[in-house]
Amino acid sequence: MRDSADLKKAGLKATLPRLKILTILEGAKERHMSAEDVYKALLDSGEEVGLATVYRVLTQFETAGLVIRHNFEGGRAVFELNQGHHHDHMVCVECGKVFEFYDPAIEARQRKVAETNGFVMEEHSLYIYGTCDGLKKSGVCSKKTRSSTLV
Amino acid sequence: MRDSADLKKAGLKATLPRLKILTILEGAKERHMSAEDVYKALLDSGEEVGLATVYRVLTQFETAGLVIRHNFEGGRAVFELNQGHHHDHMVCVECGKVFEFYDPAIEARQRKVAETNGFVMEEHSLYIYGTCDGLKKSGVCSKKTRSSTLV
DNA sequence: TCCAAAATGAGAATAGTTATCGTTGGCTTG
DNA sequence: CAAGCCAACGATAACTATTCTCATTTTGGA
Ligand SMILES: [Mn+2]
Ligand SMILES: [Mn+2]
Ligand SMILES: [Zn+2]
Ligand SMILES: [Zn+2]
Repeated sequence: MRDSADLKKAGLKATLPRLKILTILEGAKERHMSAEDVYKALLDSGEEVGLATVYRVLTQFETAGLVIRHNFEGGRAVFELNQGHHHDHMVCVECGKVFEFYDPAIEARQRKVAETNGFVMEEHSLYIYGTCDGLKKSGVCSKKTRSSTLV
Repeated sequence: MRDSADLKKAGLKATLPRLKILTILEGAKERHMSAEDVYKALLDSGEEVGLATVYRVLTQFETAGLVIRHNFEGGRAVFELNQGHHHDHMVCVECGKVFEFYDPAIEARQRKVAETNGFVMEEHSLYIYGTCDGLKKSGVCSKKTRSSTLV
C-alpha cells in the first residue's frame, strides 16, 4: 500500500491528485492502464483531477521509479505500478488482455547479446503479440478479467 | 533489387511514388527510417511525393509484407525493408544508432513461454536500449554510420 | 487511344500527449 | 496558527505523428 510517505521518499509533494492516482493504480482491476484509463477511473470514483495532471503525474511517477511505462503497439502508452521485479508481456491482439511472464534464460541471453556487441544495456522491452487461450478454447476470448499471470 | 514486379506480386499497382519510396528504402544509409525520414530523402533527391502518400504507401508495404514497422520508444514508427529473416534490435539512446541481432535461444524460449500459457504467438518485438560501444570507447558515440550489424 | 478504377497530394482532421499560465494549495517559518 | 513562497493544479492551447477527405491525376487494360 503506497501512501504519502512513498511520495515524499520519491521527492514529490503529497498532493491530493497524486494520492488519488496512486490509489487508482493500486485498486484497478486491470494492472496496465493508459492515462485515459486512469483519468476515467478517477471520474468514475467521483474525483476531480485534470487530464493534464494525470499525464504529468504519471510521468513523474515513472521518473521516480514508482511506475513503469509500456509502449505496446497501437500508439498509446500504458502504465503499471512498479512491483519491484522485472517482467515481460504477452498481449492478446483479440481481447487486449495482458499477461506477464519472466524467463531467466531470455534475460541472460539478452545480457549476453548486449555484452558481445559492446553495448551497455539500460533497459529492454519484450512484447509477445498473439491470441490468448480464451480464443483457442471457445472461439472468442473470455471477457473474464485475468489481466496478469506471472509464470 | 525490388522493382515493379515486386509491387505487382504484392497486389499493388506499380505507381511512380511507390517505386520511388522503394528506391529510397533500398538506397538509404540508415536501414531504419521514419516516414518523415523517407519523405525528406525523397525531397533531397528532387522527387515530388506527398507526405500522406509516404504514410499510405509504407502502411501498404507493411501489409504486403515488403517492409517491417517498428515502434521504438519515442513515439514515432520506423520502417525497414523486409529482408526475409527475422531479427531483433538494440537502440543506442545516445546516438540513435540501431543494431540488429538474432538469437536462436531467445526465439526458442519465447515460443516456449507462449506455448506454456496457451498463447498463440503471432509476432513479437524485442528492443534493447542502452549505449553503444562508441560511447564507451571515446566518451561520445561515433557519428560513423554503422546502423546495422547482424551478429 | 480511351476509360474506369485506383492512387495521389494538399490540407483538414484526429489522437495522444505536452506546454502555458493564471489560480490554488501544501508546507515551512515565525 | 497565520503568512507567504513556491510547487502543483487545471483549463485549454499547442504540438507531433498519423490518418482522412476529396478533387485531380495516373495506371493498366480494353
Ligand atoms: Mn506488467
Ligand atoms: Mn532491422
Ligand atoms: Zn484474448
Ligand atoms: Zn551510440
